[in-house]
Amino acid sequence: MSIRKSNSTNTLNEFYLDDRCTLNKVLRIIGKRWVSEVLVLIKQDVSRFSQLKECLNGISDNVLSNVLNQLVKTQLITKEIFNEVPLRVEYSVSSSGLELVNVMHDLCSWGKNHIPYEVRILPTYGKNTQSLMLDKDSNS
Amino acid sequence: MSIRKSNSTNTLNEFYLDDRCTLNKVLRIIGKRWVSEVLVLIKQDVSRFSQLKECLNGISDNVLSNVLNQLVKTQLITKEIFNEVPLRVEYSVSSSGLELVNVMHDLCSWGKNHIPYEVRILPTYGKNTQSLMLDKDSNS
DNA sequence: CTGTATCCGTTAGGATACTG
DNA sequence: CAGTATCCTAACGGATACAG
Repeated sequence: MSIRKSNSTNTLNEFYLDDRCTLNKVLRIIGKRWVSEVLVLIKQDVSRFSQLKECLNGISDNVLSNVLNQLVKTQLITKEIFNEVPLRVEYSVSSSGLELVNVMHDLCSWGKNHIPYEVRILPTYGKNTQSLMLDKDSNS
Repeated sequence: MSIRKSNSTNTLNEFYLDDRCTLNKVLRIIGKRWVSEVLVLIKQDVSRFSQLKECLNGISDNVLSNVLNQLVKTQLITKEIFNEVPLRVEYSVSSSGLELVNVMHDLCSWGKNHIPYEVRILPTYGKNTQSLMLDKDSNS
């Protein structure tokens, strides 16, 4: 049920962009919420489901599970299952994942240099494009 | 109308992540569809609305407009309005935007090295996480 | 020509309950 | 403990009409 991706414009555009440049694929992987955080946490040896959940305030099981699966599928992390009594699973970052983390570091540096800390990125598609960002009239 | 961003978990999580690391802000800017493409095109001197639209197969006015506004607000590009008869507007990439483009290049390189060309990134949140990706062969 | 406003479908992302 | 399945909602992304 629920055909996840119809062949309507939305999807077509996605394909179009994917073909246009690999960058779009990359961004669709790491551009999703939580993904970068999870990746970095695992790199810092937070390797178990429950630990990750603890670190990530407010993430729900479902979402964490999806993110992990996504990362495994794209081979940014690997999953190791230990058939022990209380069942243990550990994730670790692959070499390709490590490379990616490095680039993300650059990205982060850029952000620190060019986005004021207090700025909120609220994309606000559509009409009421009120910007809570970068126009700090507020001499707060 | 339509409070665009309630203070429900969704938004709270976003704030949480933004506070956690600047990287999340960066990714929310450039992780949106078309954004990277538009940025790169403008860098290549495709500086006008209609030209951009021509280059970007299938983007609609609304969306292009939003993307441009977003980029202007985050100061990745600048907008120059010429009060001529048929009204001319030109966009150009700012210095900070140029820096970002460079990092995005690295990101793209990573992708070219680590994502097979034919792979489709269809995140498929939710249940039926069938992967159209990275498990080719899969003679299910 | 260069957009903005409105409306609308799809999907990402979350809450919850339940399984191995 | 480590997840998956189901359902739900807001927001993204798009079409269209219209305004400056």
